[in-house]
Amino acid sequence: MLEKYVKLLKENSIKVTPQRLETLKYLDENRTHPTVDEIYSELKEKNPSLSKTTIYNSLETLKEHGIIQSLTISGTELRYDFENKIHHHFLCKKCGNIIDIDIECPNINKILNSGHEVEEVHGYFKGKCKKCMKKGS
Amino acid sequence: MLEKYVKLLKENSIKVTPQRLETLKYLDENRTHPTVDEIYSELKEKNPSLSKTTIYNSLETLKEHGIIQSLTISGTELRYDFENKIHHHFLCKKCGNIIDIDIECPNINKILNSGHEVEEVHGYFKGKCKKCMKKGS
DNA sequence: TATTATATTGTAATTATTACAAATTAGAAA
DNA sequence: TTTCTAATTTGTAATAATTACAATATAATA
Ligand SMILES: [Mn+2]
Ligand SMILES: [Mn+2]
Ligand SMILES: [Zn+2]
Ligand SMILES: [Zn+2]
Repeated sequence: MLEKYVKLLKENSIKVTPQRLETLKYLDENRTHPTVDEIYSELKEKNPSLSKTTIYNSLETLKEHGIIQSLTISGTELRYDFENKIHHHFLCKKCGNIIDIDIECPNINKILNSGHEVEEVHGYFKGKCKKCMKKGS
Repeated sequence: MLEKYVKLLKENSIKVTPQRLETLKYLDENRTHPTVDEIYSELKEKNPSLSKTTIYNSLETLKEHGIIQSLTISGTELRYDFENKIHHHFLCKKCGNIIDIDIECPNINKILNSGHEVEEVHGYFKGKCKKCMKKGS
């Protein structure tokens, strides 16, 4: 069950620890772009001795190796995404959901040509999502 | 000198206060996408009784009316921009500078077509800027 | 199995933001 | 111009996210 994540870590020469495996598993199974606190609260239920610092550390390590990515879309806290390919996001100011928008940025070349070295690309849209639009209000 | 900002506020039916004028002036003259603290520290020099809460309030009001915009590019703190038109940004992880990238997002229609209502568009690139690339290291 | 560099834990410190009540003030009305 | 009042500013306290750090535990190697 966790083999998939063990493999991911070993491929990146990262030590395999239960905390890292559980963090990866949670992100893989919860594609809602959760906050550190959401991840921590959930995992703490199964492992009461879990420390929030470990979640911070694990996420940082996974991000450094490009296994996951972080989003700054909400401003007040970082959110994490198991999907590491470039894609865009839509944040609904009504319901708070963050929706994947499956598009590439056609402008990257423009940036590269201007002499900068691009490591991360983030496309964020904010507004009212389809569902909330239907509900009215 | 401040007439420009008085006009801006009156056009938006916002009460004209010295604090709001100074905040606007600072943002207009400092296109570095400053943090709340940077704005506060600078303005406090001229007006020692200035409260940081006022800066938070002023910025929020100006943003609500679309006079300025805020950036979540750095993750840990909000940054503000006098330029309210949609444009992209590049954050250099080396020197910390946030550079304007003057491009529109060609994807907005795609989002609109999918039924969402878009209020804000943010395009962030992160990496190493031209200048830092030249310097090496 | 023994060793050791690395990871985890728990706590404290730092930083950004928000909440809130008292004092002040901008702008409308008299 | 003066008076009035709702809105704004101030100062402080509370909350929330993140980072720092030292002691303990453990994964991976020999
Ligand atoms: Mn995503
Ligand atoms: Mn800008
Ligand atoms: Zn919604
Ligand atoms: Zn740079």
